[in-house]
Amino acid sequence: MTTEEHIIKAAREVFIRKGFQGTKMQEIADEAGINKALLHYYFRSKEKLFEQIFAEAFGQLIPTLSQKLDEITELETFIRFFVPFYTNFIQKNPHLPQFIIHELSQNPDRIRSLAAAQVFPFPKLSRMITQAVTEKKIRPIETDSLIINIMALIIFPIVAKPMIEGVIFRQNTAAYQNFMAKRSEEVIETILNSINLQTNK
Amino acid sequence: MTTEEHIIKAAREVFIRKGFQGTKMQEIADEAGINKALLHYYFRSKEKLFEQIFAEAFGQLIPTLSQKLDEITELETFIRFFVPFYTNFIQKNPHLPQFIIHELSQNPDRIRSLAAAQVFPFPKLSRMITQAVTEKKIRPIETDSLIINIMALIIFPIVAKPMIEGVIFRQNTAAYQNFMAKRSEEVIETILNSINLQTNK
DNA sequence: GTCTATAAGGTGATAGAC
DNA sequence: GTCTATCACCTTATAGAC
Repeated sequence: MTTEEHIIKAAREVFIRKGFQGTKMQEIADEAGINKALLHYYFRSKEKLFEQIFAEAFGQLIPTLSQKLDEITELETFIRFFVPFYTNFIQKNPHLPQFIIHELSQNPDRIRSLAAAQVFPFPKLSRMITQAVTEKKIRPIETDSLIINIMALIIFPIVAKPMIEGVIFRQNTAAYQNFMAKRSEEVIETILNSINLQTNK
Repeated sequence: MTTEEHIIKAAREVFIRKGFQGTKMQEIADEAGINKALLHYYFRSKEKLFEQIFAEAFGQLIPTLSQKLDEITELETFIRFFVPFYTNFIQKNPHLPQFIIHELSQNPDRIRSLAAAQVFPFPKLSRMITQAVTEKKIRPIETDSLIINIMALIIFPIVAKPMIEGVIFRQNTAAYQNFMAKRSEEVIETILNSINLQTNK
C-alpha cells in the first residue's frame, strides 16, 4: 500500500466516524501512521481530502444494481433480493448513511456536483412498480413513495441505533441485536404487505 | 425575556442546526445579542450549555402521549391519530431528529442519564398491538418492530431530505414538497396495510 | 450583570532541512 | 517523499473594570 492509500484509508475511517467538523488532521495522520505535514503534501487541504472521501462514500451509498436488475422482472423478486442485499451492506457500513445525511444537512450544496453526475439508480425499478400498479398486482402507490419506504425501513434502525437501543430496548444491547438479526425478514414482510402483494412463502 | 432565556433560545437554534462541534460560542452570543463572556457567566462551559439543550431536545423528540392514549383503545384509531400528529411535529422541527441522532452517534453515553429518567413512552400501545395480534386482527408482528417501522417512515424522509431531494427528485424542490404534503396519508396507508389491517376509508 | 482584554491551548497550513 | 519546527489564526475560558 502506498502512502497515499494509507492516507485515504485513514481519512475514510475518521471522517465517516466523526464528520468533517469532528475530524482533526492530526487524528488522520496518527491513524495513517504518518506526519501531519504529509497530509498537506498529498492533499492540499482538509477540505480537498474530505471532498474525495465524501464523493466516494456517496457513490457507495447509492446502490447500483444495473446488472442484477437486468435479470429481474418481477417486483416481488426484486424486493426479496434487494432488501437483504442492501440491509447487509448497511450493517457492514453502519456509519455510512449517518455520515452522508449529516454532511449533506450541514452543506446541501455538496450534492449538486455529485447528483448531477449520478445516474438515477432506479429507472427499471420505477417501471416495474408502475406496471404492477397498472396490472393491479399491488395497491396504487407512487414509485417514489415505495422506494423511500424501503430505504427508510432499512436505514433508519441503523442510523438511529443509539436512540432505539436506549429508548425502545432500554439499553439492552442483546435485544437490539436480536431485533436487527431478524430485520431483513421483517422489512420484506412489511413491504410486501404494505402494497398488498401476497407473499409466496 | 431574561438574558438567560435569550441565551437558551439562541443556543437551541444554533446547536440544533449545527451540532456540538459545528457550533461556536461566538455564534450563540451573536444570535442572543450579547457578549461571549456572558455565556460563561450563566453556563460555566460550552459542554454544560449543550447538555441542557440536548436534554430538552431529547425530551421533545420522545412523544409523550399518555393523556391521549387513555382515550384510545383501537390500534387503528391510534395510528390514524399518531401518524399525522407526529409527522406534523417533526415537520415543524425538522432538524430535531438529525440533531439527536448525530449527537448520540458521536457520544452514545449521553443517553444513559436521560433514558434512565425517561419513562418508556409506549406501554399501552404495546398492549394494544399484542392484543390485536392475539385476536388476529393484524398479522403477527413484534411490538418493537411496528413502533420502529412507524417512526422510520415518519422520520427518515425528513432526516434524509437533502439526499432524497437530490437523488430521488433530482433537485426538484417542488417535487419533494409535494411528496411531503401527502406523506402523512401515505404512511397511514402503508402501516395499516403492512399489518393487514383493512382500512375504514 | 455586562463588558473589554487577554490568557492558554488547539488547528490548518507552510517553510525548510534531509 | 518525509520529517521537525513554526506561523497565523481560531476557540474556549477567565480576569478584571464598570
